Amino acid sequence: MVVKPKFTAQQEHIARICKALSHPARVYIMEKLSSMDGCCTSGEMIGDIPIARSTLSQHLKELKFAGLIQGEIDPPMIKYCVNKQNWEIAKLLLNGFLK
Amino acid sequence: MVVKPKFTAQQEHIARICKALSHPARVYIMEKLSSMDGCCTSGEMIGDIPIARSTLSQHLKELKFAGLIQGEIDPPMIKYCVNKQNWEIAKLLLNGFLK
DNA sequence: ATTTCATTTCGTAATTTTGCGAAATATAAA
DNA sequence: TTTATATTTCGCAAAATTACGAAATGAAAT
Repeated sequence: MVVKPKFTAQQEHIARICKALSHPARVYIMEKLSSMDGCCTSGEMIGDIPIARSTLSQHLKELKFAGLIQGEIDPPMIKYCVNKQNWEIAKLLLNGFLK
Repeated sequence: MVVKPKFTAQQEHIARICKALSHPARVYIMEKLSSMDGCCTSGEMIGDIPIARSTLSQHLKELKFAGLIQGEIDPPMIKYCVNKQNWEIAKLLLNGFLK
């Protein structure tokens, strides 16, 4: 009987990271947050890109879900920052893949 | 009147590359082809991964469409190879982004 | 208690992605 | 010419993505 190997955990992980970065809005968000070093609210982002607030919110949620960013509440705003630990891991993985 | 800037061409380009790499089968394909240096047929790939032949074919098509690979006919097989020129560009772009 | 503000969640629609098996294609071998 | 081989295309279905505006949330200011 022929066995079908699964994808490796690394292949899955790389794909997950790339998926998180597979929309220009999310590329923009990561660029913006990286450049800020500090953090940034969605209100500061919305003026830069051609999508509705609710759509931006969805993209932020996806990046948060992927672990690449995190949001801390600072009423009435939410400050988003890069999740440095996970972003480092992501960069290492991708750099390895691109090597 | 408030103008909504577009995404930059670079953001679009990075997103397109990431999208091409956003599925573990496609990550596997790029790894395999890179490691082969030479080329590789879909028949040599199908045994490594848990998807049907027709599905693999679709993933190959997407990577071809994204410009990351190319296929040359060598009947009755098709030899797929990395498109080195575009892959270099992709790597440069991603490396810049990950910097 | 009401209003204001920044943001998210909800409801919905259109489109894209992923997957499979069956059928089609194209070439080489018998 | 029939058969075998490698691969793709087709037809379809299920699920995910992207998008928007309207409504909801939660905290602060009035």
